[in-house]
Amino acid sequence: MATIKKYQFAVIATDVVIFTIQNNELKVLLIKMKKSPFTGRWAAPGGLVGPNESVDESAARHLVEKTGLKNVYMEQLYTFGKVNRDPFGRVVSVAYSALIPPDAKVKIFTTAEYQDIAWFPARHLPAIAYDHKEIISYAIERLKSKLEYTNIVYSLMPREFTLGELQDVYELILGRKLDKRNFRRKIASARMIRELAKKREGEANRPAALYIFTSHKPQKVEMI
Amino acid sequence: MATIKKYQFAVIATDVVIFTIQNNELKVLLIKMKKSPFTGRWAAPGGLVGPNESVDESAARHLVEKTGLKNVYMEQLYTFGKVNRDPFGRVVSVAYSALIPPDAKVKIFTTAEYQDIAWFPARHLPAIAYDHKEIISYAIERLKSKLEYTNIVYSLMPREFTLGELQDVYELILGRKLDKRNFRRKIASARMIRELAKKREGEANRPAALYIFTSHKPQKVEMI
DNA sequence: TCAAAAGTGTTGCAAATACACCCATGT
DNA sequence: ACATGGGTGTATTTGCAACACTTTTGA
Repeated sequence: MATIKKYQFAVIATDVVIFTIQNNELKVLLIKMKKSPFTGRWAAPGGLVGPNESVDESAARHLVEKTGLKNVYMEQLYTFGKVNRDPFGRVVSVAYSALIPPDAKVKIFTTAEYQDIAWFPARHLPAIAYDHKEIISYAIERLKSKLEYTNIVYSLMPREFTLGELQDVYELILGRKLDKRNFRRKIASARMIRELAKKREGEANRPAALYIFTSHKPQKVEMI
Repeated sequence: MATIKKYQFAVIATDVVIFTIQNNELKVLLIKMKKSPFTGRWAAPGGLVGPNESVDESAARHLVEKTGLKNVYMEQLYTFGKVNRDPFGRVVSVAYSALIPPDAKVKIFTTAEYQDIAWFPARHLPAIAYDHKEIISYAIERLKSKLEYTNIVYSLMPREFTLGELQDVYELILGRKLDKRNFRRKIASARMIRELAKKREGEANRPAALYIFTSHKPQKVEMI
C-alpha cells in the first residue's frame, strides 16, 4: 500500500456498506483490520478500483468477494475525499450501500488480509477504522429517507412475508412506531405487493396472510 | 495527459457544473476544448485532484480558476466511473454543481488549454465532450428537486429581488407555471425572506416590494 | 386611457392522522 | 382461559389546488 504514496494524483477506492435485517435489527457487515494503525478496528469492505473495472463494478466485486452475492440492490452514496482520510496513501473513496434480504444464503468470507468479518447492529457499532463511521451514518440516513419514497424495502425482506413483518422493518429503520391501519392502507395503495393464498401458521396467534413483492426493480413510489 | 495511462489504478478528477440565471434563462458555464478527439466541443470546467487538496477543494479551485468566485453554493452530485469515459486515461470524475447569483461580478477566464469559455442555456447545449451531457442533465435534475425542499434559490437570486422575479426563477427551472397566490403563501410560510422598505420603481407597472433572504446558509425547508 | 405586473381570500377536495375492538390461533 | 399478534372502518384535521378582480405605475 505504501506504493500508493508515489502516485502523483489521488486514486480511487470503493467501500460498500452492506445492510441486512437479523433478529429484528438492522445489521451492517464489517471486516476486522490487521494493519496498523487500525489493527483490531472494523471497516466496511472495500478496496482500490482496478484499471479495467468501472467504479460500480468495483463495488459489486467487493460485495461478491465478501458475501458471494450478486444481483442485490446497490446504490452509490457519496464520495469521501479528505486529504488524510487514509493513512496509507491519497485515496478517495466512493461509498456504496447494498441491501441483502435475510433469506439470502450469504457466505461471509474472510481473507488473509483481515482478521475477521461479522455483522453488527447498525446503531451499536464497534471501534471503526478510517472515516467509515461517517460513511455508515450517511448510509443509514439515506436508507431511512429512501424507504419513504421508493420500493427498496423489497431488498430487505424475505421472499414471503407478513404485513406485520414488513411494518417491523419500517419501524426499526425509521426508528418510530407506525399506525397499523394507516400503514396497511398506504402499502396497499402503493400496489407493490400481492397477497398469497397461504398463511403463516404455527405461531401462538392468529395466522397472518403472506405477501410477495410484485416487482423487484427499484422505483420511486410513495410508500409511507 | 498520456502520462495518466501508466498509473496502475484509476485517478480522480472533479468537474463542476456552474449555473446562473441570465435573461430569464438557466445558463451553464462551459469551456471549449482544443484536444482531439473533442476539439471544438464544450465541457464543464474540471481537472485532476491534486495530491494535497481534498476533492471538495479541487472542485472549489476549478470554480475560482474559471470565474474568480469563492464562497458560492457548491454541492457534490455524483461520481462517474465508467472505464472508457475519458479517452486520455482511466479517470473517474466527481461531479459538483455550483450556483452563482446574477449580480455576482464574474470574470470568466480562458487559459491556454482551452479555446473559449461561455455561458449556454441549460436546455440548449452545444456539442458536449466526454460524458458531460449526462453530468449536466443530472445536475439540472438535482437542482430541480432541491428547489422544492431547500432554500438554495437564494444562491441564484440577486441580493434584492421582487416576488415576481423569485417566482420567475422557480418557473424557469421547474419548467412549469405556478399559481401566484399559492406561491406567495408558500414562500411566506417558509419564513426565509424579509420585505424591505423600498420598492422597485421605474417599470411600466405598479412598483413591486423588494425582498432579501434572511439566511444565506443552505437548509432543508419546504419551499414549494 | 391603456398595458402590464402587483397584490390579495375563499372554497372544495384529497390526503393524513387519530383512534378501539373483535378474531384466530397455540399453549 | 388466556396471551399474542392479525385484521378492520370512520371521523377529523390539515394541506393543496383552483380560481378573478382591483391597484399602481409608465408610456
